[in-house]
Amino acid sequence: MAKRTVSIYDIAKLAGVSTATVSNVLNNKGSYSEKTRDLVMRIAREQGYVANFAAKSLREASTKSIALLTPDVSNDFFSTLVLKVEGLLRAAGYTSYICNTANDDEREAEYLRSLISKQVDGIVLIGGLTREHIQLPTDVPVVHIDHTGALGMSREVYVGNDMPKVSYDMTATLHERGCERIALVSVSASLYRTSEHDQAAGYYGYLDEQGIRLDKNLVLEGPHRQTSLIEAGQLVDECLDAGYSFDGVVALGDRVALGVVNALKARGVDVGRDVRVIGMDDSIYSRVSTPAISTVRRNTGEMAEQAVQALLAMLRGEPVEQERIVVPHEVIERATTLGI
Amino acid sequence: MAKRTVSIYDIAKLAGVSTATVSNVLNNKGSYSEKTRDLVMRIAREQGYVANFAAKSLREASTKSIALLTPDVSNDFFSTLVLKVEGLLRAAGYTSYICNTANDDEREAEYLRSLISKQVDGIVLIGGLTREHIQLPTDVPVVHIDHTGALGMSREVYVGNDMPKVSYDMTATLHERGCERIALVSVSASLYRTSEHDQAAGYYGYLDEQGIRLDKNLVLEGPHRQTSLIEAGQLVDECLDAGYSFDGVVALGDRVALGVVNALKARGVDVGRDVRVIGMDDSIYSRVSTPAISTVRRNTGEMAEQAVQALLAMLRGEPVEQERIVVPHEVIERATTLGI
DNA sequence: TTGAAAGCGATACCAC
DNA sequence: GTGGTATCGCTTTCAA
Repeated sequence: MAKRTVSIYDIAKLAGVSTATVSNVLNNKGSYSEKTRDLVMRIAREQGYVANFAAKSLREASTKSIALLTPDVSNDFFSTLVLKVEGLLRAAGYTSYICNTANDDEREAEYLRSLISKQVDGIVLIGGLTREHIQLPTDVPVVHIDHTGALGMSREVYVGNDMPKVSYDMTATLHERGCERIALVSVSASLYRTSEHDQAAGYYGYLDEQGIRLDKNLVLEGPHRQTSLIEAGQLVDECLDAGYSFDGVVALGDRVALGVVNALKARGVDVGRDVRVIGMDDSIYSRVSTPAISTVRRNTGEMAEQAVQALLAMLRGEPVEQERIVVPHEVIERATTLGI
Repeated sequence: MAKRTVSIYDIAKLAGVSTATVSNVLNNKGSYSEKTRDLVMRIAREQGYVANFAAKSLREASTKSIALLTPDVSNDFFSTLVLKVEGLLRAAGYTSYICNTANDDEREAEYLRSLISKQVDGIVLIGGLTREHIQLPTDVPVVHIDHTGALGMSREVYVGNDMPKVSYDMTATLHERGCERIALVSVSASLYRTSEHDQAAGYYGYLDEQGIRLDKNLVLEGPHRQTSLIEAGQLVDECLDAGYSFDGVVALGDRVALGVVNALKARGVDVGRDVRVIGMDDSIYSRVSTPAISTVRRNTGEMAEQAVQALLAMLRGEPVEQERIVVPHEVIERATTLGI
């Protein structure tokens, strides 16, 4: 229909009332007669009135939008989380800016700068960057999911699993099934970052606690130059080709686990009996594999809920009551550790 | 810090100039002495000034943000497209609202309503809904990617492959390799929609043209109730269990193709020789499979570029010069049709 | 080169 | 119950 967009002023004129009244009617505020309400509503509908959020935002100093940063949307775990968080925020009347940082500090900083300027009301940071590079000039509330590094904001909440405990449980699961030489396979662009460090901690911790000697040749780390699935397979091949051996694999991620399983199968290894494998995230990858891969369910649903709840509370101006929220995880055993 | 955000007015006061001058300096507009510029810039930096986009948007009637709707971000093809479009838009100074409609009309309409209110400057519609439900009250420019249904906007551009030709080429590839009984496998929540209709058209067209009798028992369509990979496998199993047979499969999507290949392998079929399979999208699924799956490269890169280019042109107010932009596709033969 | 002031669209306080 | 009006932060004439 072209021409200029219809404003509250146009409606006021058409209805023969003031903009104040129109605003009241449209927002269910103040008081007005039923007659006025019906009239205003009718005209608004007729004219196809749509509130101008830019104006509203300017006036109310709130855009009702949230920045949602994730390191890698192609990762099942993150994308599920993003979608759930976005859905909950939308239900609460917030629109999300979903940003894929691709594990790139600069990109992340750029996003944040631009979104701060776009006056986002809050920020949700997902995944594992240290984020030392981030300079948030304002006091926007921030929620971290699956990441423990601090940021120094005035209002900041962390939601995630107890990651050292996760890898501890993974390692324990294998050990209890009889594995003695347990490898750790990790594919990540950011091995030096806190979250990856956390993730591996339980592996080392468990071995140490059980008095199992750590063999560094069994710690396989890839730089994530290509698909983690493929890279994981290469790491396994390299390790075995070099003459090392293992009977258990802690894979930090289901895609990594699938790569490991495929590589082992290709070598004729009976996965689940000769070598037991456990992944993490309970994603589609662990379920489509044959044999089905044991994994750790990390409860993205609860993470998302806790995160959004905490964010909304901060947005409402409530004080942060719990800075760190730990979501329970759960080991799911399937064929690759049960050996069936 | 905390307190109120620093505005252009604060800077003007601090610098002893007017807001007009500050605005000019900050935007490289108008004229001002070098002295003034340095002063203003220094103070702006010192005060950590960040432009308020809500105000700017209100004034300029442009938010520099774009709505980007996709039916399914977990689909490799769409997510790649989304990421590429988002990147190009960002490079052009636009922020994207990425929305996952989950193939749900209502959800899509809701997104659109909310984003129109948020004053997006343009809309990019990805994937295959008919979108008859959409009522866009304004004259925002719209670009469709991978979809041909009309919407009736004043400024509207379509970017995509010649889909009937794609399935035609897929079918032809199989036929030329000797397949006589060619099945079509499609898993989609929206079979009745135009894009899916388009997608299958070439299959029917080719058979017809070659005088090959169409066997409706070989047209396998799933409702996408679960992972397409799994569903495709079930469709194949059902078909074969029912006693039908085929020696070629046109799979509308690589995930579908992978499901087909896995199901066939599980039945001991020599995929690539007994049955040839071709997928579509050239995604990771076709490459990680053993045997590697033949597919169609649809050129998401070029699609994204053409789409963004067209959108930016409309945003600049230029007239639409080409309403339909067809991006070339390319059949990539791998083991599942070559039989190696 | 610089500044005063109008106005973008919506909200809310305070009269009436 | 209703309306006048200042205000949010920024851009942009038009004068000076």
